[in-house]
Amino acid sequence: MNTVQGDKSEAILDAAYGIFGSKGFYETKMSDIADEAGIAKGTIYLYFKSKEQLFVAVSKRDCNSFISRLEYALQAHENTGDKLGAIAKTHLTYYYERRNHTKLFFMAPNNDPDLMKFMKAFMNEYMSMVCKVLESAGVPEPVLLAEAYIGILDRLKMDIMLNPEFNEQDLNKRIAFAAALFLDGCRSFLRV
Amino acid sequence: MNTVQGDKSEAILDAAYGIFGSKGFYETKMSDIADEAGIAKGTIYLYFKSKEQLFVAVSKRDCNSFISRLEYALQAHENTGDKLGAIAKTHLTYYYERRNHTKLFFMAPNNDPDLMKFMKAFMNEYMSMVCKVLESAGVPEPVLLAEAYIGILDRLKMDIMLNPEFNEQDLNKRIAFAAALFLDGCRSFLRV
Amino acid sequence: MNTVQGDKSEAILDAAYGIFGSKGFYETKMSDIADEAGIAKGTIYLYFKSKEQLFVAVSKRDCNSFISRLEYALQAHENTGDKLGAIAKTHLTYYYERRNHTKLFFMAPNNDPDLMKFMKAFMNEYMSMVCKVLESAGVPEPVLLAEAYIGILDRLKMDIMLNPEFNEQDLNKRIAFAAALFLDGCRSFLRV
Amino acid sequence: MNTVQGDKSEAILDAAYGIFGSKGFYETKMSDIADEAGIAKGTIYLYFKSKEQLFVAVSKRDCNSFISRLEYALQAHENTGDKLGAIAKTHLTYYYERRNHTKLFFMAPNNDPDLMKFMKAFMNEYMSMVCKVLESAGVPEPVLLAEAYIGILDRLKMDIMLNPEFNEQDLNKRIAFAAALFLDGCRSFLRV
DNA sequence: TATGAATGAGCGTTCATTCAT
DNA sequence: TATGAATGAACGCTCATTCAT
Repeated sequence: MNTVQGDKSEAILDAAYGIFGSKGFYETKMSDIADEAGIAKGTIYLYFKSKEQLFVAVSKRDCNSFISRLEYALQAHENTGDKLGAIAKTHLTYYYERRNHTKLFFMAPNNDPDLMKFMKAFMNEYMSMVCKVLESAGVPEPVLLAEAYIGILDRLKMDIMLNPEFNEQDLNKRIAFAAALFLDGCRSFLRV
Repeated sequence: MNTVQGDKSEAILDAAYGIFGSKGFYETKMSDIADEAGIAKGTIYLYFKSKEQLFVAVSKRDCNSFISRLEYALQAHENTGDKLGAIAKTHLTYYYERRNHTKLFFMAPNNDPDLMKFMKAFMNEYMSMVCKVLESAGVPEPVLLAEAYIGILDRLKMDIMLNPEFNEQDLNKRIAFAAALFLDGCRSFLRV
Repeated sequence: MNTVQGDKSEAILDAAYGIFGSKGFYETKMSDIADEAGIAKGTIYLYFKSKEQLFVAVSKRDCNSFISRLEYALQAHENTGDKLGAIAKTHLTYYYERRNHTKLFFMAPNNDPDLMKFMKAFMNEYMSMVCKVLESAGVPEPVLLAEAYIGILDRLKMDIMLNPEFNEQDLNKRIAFAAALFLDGCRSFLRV
Repeated sequence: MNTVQGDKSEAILDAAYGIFGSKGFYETKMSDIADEAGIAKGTIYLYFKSKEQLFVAVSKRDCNSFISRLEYALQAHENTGDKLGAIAKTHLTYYYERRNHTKLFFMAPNNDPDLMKFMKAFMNEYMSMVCKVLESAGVPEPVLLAEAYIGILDRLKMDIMLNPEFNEQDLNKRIAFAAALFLDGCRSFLRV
């Protein structure tokens, strides 16, 4: 009576998330995941069709949680600057929380069309959320600007992932920095 | 009339570049590379110790050529704005030329310390070149700004790599855009 | 009605014993062993970590069974002469039974420290059993004498292994001969 | 004018002797031998048809030198006891000199019929030399006795090969011991 | 003779997936 | 549902041998 449906599926996803994230897709063995989840190897296949599908499921769950968070964060703000700050905060905090799971984002399997499709859809959704913020500010070229902003954030996240001493103070500094740079450009730094 | 030394090594690197680039490290078989290079499997091992080492060699050759190009491009300009434009042009053109070799940059082997070390060194070098440009403009926080600029470029390159219809006009538009945004921020787009 | 645990492990050992014994370590392929055992190649690795470890396991099982036999045979006799006869009988009979598995004893892998260690331990145990018999007879230099006796037996076994027509009568003759020679030396043959 | 014919062949045999002897047939690479001999890999094949044939040649040269030595040693003695002592001395000294080349005697290739034939012929020759000594003493069963004597010597040689601290004094002790035991049996040790 | 770059058959091992229980 | 023993295709790498120079 205790077991909610999906309980085990969730346990598998958790385990897979941890190991894919730290070792990457190709260096992860299904048996590692089963061990971590405390179940038998064969059981994984009752819930996920293949290693690729499991990876896709892990990615989906993670991306969806990111989108939800972002939606929630954007709701809470009114003006464009605050919304951009919220995006930076959500993006960078997200990776800060995942700084020990780097490999999840670098080592995806190559040829899975499902994954490719999903990742594109995710990127589109994220992009369109940023776009909407920029559009409502009446900016021209909102798509390119959205890409650029996400690019800034994505590169700043690298510090987070590669530097083991990165701390919350560094995080907050980058959040403020990203929004400021994006709004006023690097020349504005000179004028200050 | 004799074969130049390195001829075959170069042929292997070319073949490996092509296949690693289109299929990624893990999905590439040494025999594929040998076939592509028109030699026997064993021959590769006369020139490269292992699959990992071959991948490292491919990456090194490629990164070094990028650095050389960038050095050359920066020499040709005097003021900061032009130099930033040159960086954008080099970066985006580089990936534009490699738009069919996406996987080279995403699917590296996980645990090779040689590769990790080299990639860090490469990133440092690129970063310090961009930093120098910004420093000479007297900007505060040149490191974060360099990261941000590279981030913008890196994200803009994604369009290049994922969109098969991307053309040279798109390329030039992004080059101009990246420098302008970076210098004056997105608010400046509104005023225009 | 269930398969006893170890059943398959035993089947693999049997197959390996046969093929290692007739072809030697290096000329034996894991796939040969799998075929002989009627299982898939991969299955062997569920029970033995590597080809080397499998060889070690085969050797251990075989040596241990020799020691057991010898212990049993020595218990059954009281005086020194009878015990020496029992040793000769056990030793030569043992090889007589294995006369089609010569290679097991000649073609071990070179560098396996596990195997080296075990073989030394086996030889020590065998030696000390023979030594004990000689010591209880009050003989000086029991170690050298034990070595010599084992040496006689080991050389006599060569006939067994190399001569396909060797029969049980030949066997018994050598058993009697070995003990007699060892006890009284070759000069005693003249006096008879 | 300096190069005697066979000079290089001899150099290859020397190199092969050293490496086969310390690493065994299967763990020895032709390139190791070429390096050791200071020549190119391909050159070996001008003198020896294959790795197997090279091994056979090494073995032959070595066995023949043993036979020559033994012939010379036997000539120098008259009575049976002295001749047996000479055999023991030649046999054990031979291995004492080769105590760093153990593998030569244990790790021969399996399936080479040439080698098998030659080793049998060698053993026969050694055997018949020992037999002749015993026959001239009027002993019955000279074949079995010869085998036994060689067996004693062969086992005593094991100490030499496996014990790195074995010295010349140990060697001489074993030479005397082997002949005494063989002549008068272990009971004679009690009476002394 | 001598070289050594090139070959390619061959093998040990891994691991995603299946299926009888 | 859950298990985990069994499978077997797949692949990186080695090394004896060849042959153009």
